[in-house]
Amino acid sequence: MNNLVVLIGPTAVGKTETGLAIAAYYGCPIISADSRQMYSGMEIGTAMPTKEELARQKHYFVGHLSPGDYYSAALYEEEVLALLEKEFPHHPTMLMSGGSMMYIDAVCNGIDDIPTVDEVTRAMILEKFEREGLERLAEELRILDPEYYSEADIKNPKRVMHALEICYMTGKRYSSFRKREKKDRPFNIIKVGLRREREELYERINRRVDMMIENGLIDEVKRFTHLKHHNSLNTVGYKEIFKYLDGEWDLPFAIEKIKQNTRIYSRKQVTWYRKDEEIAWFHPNDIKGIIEHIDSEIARHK
RNA sequence: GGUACCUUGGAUGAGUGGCUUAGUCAGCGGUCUGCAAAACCGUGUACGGCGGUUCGAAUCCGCCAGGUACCU
Repeated sequence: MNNLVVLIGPTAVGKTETGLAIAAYYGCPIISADSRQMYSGMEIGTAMPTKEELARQKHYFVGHLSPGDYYSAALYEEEVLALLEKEFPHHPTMLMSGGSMMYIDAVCNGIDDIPTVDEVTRAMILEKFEREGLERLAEELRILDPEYYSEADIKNPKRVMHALEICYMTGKRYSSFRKREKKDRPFNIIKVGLRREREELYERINRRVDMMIENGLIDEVKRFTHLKHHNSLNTVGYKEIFKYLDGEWDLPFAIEKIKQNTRIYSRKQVTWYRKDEEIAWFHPNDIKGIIEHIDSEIARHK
């Protein structure tokens, strides 16, 4: 049976380097699972692998989108599955590496087949939200889809709006699409988690942010000024520099905020992974241990 | 030396006698099925020190300490 090794870990833990070592060992391409490294032009701020690193193994899903492009976890699932089908005959063990939890979840467990919201509906609901406020939308959701309403995060505008978008667009209840079933995959999934002591991770984050500034993050961000309202630019490292460029924050403060928000992000990632018992955890430098673990998992599933 | 003002939880900042003692940010914990590096939720009885007034003080009075401004 074919294998998908999934390399997980908080930002700045060292996934890129460790992933390259693993991919080199298995001679396989790397499927990036990073929702921001997919956008071209955001090399510095997203700590995208360097040209040299990208040249060492074939990479997929890196820099292939424009910041204005629509993308989602569901699209990612679809594209990764198609890619795996194409690659497995040549590479029975493939590596997926990244920190975007929901994208990884979509590939490993599947995501329900919910229609993609068209732009007209999206704009309409957004306008409705801005005009009527969250409570009114939630109330409407209660009527249109009481089942989802009873379990939904009613205070989260994104969730409420999306449910309403689906109701409006399809004329059906959002909950009728939400099966939440785990999909079976025709390949083994071997989850490898990378972790470091929190203090060590925070030091790496701080250092990496300083490097980004040195390497020209501000100029990189400047190039996206005209796109700053796109979600792809609602990203740690970019939103803070935008505030600096707008004169709202001074530079040292903006830099401190990037570090802080990166730390927060890393913690959220850890929280997400904490409950996943399928993950085997290693220190990023323990390549030998990781390979041994993967090999034994491959053998076990033969 | 004199006068005035200030001193609240890690930060900021409301609150001038009693409705569980604000809010924001950070920290910590968590949620997660279409923009997810997003969005959202939970969590802190702190009032510079000492004494006094009062049934009751962060809130009023006195002294002390620290700070700020102005005056000599």
